[in-house]
This record gives sequence, structure tokens and C-alpha cells, in this order.
Amino acid sequence: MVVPLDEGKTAVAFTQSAAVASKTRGGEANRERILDAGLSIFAVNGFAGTRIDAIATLAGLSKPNLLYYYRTKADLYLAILRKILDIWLEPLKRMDITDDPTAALTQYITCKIEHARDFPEASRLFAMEIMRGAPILSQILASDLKELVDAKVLLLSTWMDEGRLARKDPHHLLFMIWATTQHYADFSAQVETLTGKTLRDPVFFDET
Amino acid sequence: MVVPLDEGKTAVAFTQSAAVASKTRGGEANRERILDAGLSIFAVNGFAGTRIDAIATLAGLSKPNLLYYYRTKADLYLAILRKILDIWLEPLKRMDITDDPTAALTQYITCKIEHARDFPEASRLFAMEIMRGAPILSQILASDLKELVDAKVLLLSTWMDEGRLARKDPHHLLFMIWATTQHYADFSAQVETLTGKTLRDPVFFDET
DNA sequence: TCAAGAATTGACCATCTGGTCAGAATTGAT
DNA sequence: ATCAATTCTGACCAGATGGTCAATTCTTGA
Repeated sequence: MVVPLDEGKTAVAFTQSAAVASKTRGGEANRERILDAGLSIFAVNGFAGTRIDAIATLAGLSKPNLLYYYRTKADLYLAILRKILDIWLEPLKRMDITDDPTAALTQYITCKIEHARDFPEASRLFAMEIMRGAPILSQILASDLKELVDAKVLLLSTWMDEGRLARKDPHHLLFMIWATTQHYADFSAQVETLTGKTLRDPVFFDET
Repeated sequence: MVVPLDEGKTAVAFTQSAAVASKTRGGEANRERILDAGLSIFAVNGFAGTRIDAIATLAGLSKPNLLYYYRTKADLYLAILRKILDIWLEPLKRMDITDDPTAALTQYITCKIEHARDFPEASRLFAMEIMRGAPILSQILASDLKELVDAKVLLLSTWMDEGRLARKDPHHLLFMIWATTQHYADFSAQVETLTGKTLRDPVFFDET
């Protein structure tokens, strides 16, 4: 009956495991595998369509064992979403007031697109969430990442105030970037011949 | 649900007689309501996440009664998807070899966008299907609408052969149009201030 | 070596949900 | 009115699924 260790908040470094965690080493490794397996399956079947059993199997664990790490299906889903958001938001931290708005956003979007290409599943899962009305997402944004997002939203607002960026709801701007990125991720294969032109759109959005 | 869905022409195939509609009139009306209710709920919760009971309630029927009209959940889902596709493909029928490729596609896309704005749910449901890998969709395309799609694909190919259109897999082209349209549908609200610029993209795709 | 906590599991359970069924209303034509 | 087809419903069921739990095995630190 030891209860679960509730997900470290900002565990961006999932690849850590240096010399630190010795006791929970096995556990941490399993958590990783569960997260990965969960992402793969959630991204295809959605939350409701996903059987917790399938994730366990893919991760090479038994269902009760998986539940040992994540108490509920929702918990797991939440953890996955949180991890993705964490990764996506990371490059956002680098944006500074001294930067050129257009350049900064372009770089962020570029970085974001690369992520989407490397981890299309994450991008897809996120898109699904947004499509559903993002109930879970808004919940996360309202808690953990509130500060970061708020800070960046403020930054965007400042730029807008200075007239260096078209006025627009900063939150929506972020959502649009994510959604658009997702769109390109899903169709990257088909758009191969247009790769050059694809880059036109980030610019298009920078104008916003 | 306000705007009329032209039932007349592309009338559902599963209904029998058209002349003696007096008897089944009540039934037809219910079918309509079920279809509408189903679209609303499926579009939000996806296939797996949707409870057949919820649809019945929204349609004002009992669950068994709904099952009376559509024997299974999958049947209902299929019917809805088929109806949407039917509507979407209708303007495609008007495309002719004598048309100017760019103009024709632009018009089709425009029409498509209007649909997406008027019925965002349909657009969303479709996007979900495509994201899942479109298992049901491909099934439909392989049967009912095969001829129509094939004909138009041939038309596109011809244009491509003549060099009047960039070479590309016609099927993918259609999918891209649908997906992109959906994207704009979902974010139409936020993009309001850019409405003018939005039209730039259809042109962008026409070049393809 | 050994106690203690961590990890893992098989057996179970409560619940939900798609779907069935027999029969009751309703409707339309004769 | 009456008969048959259509429409509708309450009760019910089988299977699946999220989640629990007691018990067992593995690790680790002393």
C-alpha cells in the first residue's frame, strides 16, 4: 500500500536517470514506457476509445501493475498531456522581450514544427484534445503552467501594445500555432513536394 | 439544424419507396432527428466516446426505439458519415472537363468552406474520422461513392496530364482540401480578422 | 542475512453499455 | 370496427472495462 508518487511536476528530463534515482529506477523506467505506450494508443483511439489494458500490454505490464503507477486512466491521460505541453512550452521560455517578435515567433514555430514531425502522435493527441473543447487541457493550463503561459501572454501583449505585432488574443494565437502545426504534421507526407512553400505559412501567421 | 439539408435529390438510399411515403412519414422524420442528434454527439465525443443512449435522448426517443431505426451504433455512424460525404461531394459533381481547373477548384473549395461554416460539426466529425486513419471512410469510398470519386479523380488526373494542374495524388488532394477546410472551420472564429487573407490559401492550394 | 518497502499479479467486482425480445400502442387501409 | 403493418417501450442480458485487493515475489539497505 504504498501510494503512488504523484508525477513530478516539470519532468521534462525524462531521459535523466543519471545517478539520482536509484531506488525508483525500475519504476521510473516503467513510467516512461507507460507514457510512451499511452501516447501511441490514445493518439489513435482517443480517450474513450482506449482500453487501459491495451496500454499495459504495449508497455509490457499487467493492467493492475499499470494502475499501480497511474491510479486511474484519467491520471495517465493527464500525465501524458502534461508532458507534451511541457515539451512544447519549453522553447517558449527562451522568448524574451528583447527579441524581435517576428523572428522569435518564427523560430518558435519552426521548432514546433520539428517537434510535430518527430513526434506526430503527440501532435495528434493534442489536436484531439483541442477538438473536444480541450476540457483537460484548460484544466492543466489553469494550474501547473499558468505562470509560464501568463508570462508569455503578457510578453505577446506587450509586443502588441508596441505595435510590433498585430493585436489579437494571445491565447488564441498560441492555440492557432499549435493547431496549425498539427495540421502540417498530419499532412507533412502529402505536402512533401511543397515543403518549400509550407514555410510560407509561418510567415503568414507572424503577420497576425 | 435550421438550414435545410437538401434531402430530395441525394436522398438516403436505405429508405425504400418514395411514392408511398405517407406510411413511413413519421419514421423518416425520426430518422432525420436521429441523424442530427448523432452528428452533434459523435462530433464531440467521437465514436467510442458516444453513448447510444445520449443520442436517443437528444433525439427524443428511447434507446430501443433508436435501435429500431438503426440496428447498430456503427450503422448509425455510417449513415451519418455517408450523408455528410454525400453533401460534400454534391458540388463536386458540377466540375467539368471544360472548366478551368483553378477556377473550378477555387469554387469547390469556397463552397466547401461555406459548408464547414454552416455545419462545423460535420466538418469536425469528418476530421476525426480522417485522423483515426479513416477506417470507415475508406470503406464508404470503396463502395457507394466509388464511381463519383473515381470520375473526379480521373478528371483531376486529366488536368494534371495536360499540365494545367500540378501533379499530385488526386485522392490526397481531395483529402487535403477537406482537412484544410476543417482547420479553417475550427478556427474561423479566431481568424475573423483575417477573413480576407484566409482566401489566400485556397489559391495557394490551387497551385498544387 | 533479513526485515521492509517496492513491484507485480491473479482473482474479483461494480458498473456500464450495446443490443435483444416479447409485447403493447399507434396508424392506415379496408 | 378490424386487421395488419409500423412504431415504440420496459425489462433484461452478455460482455467488456475500469478499478480494487490480498497476497506473492523482488530489491535494497543495514
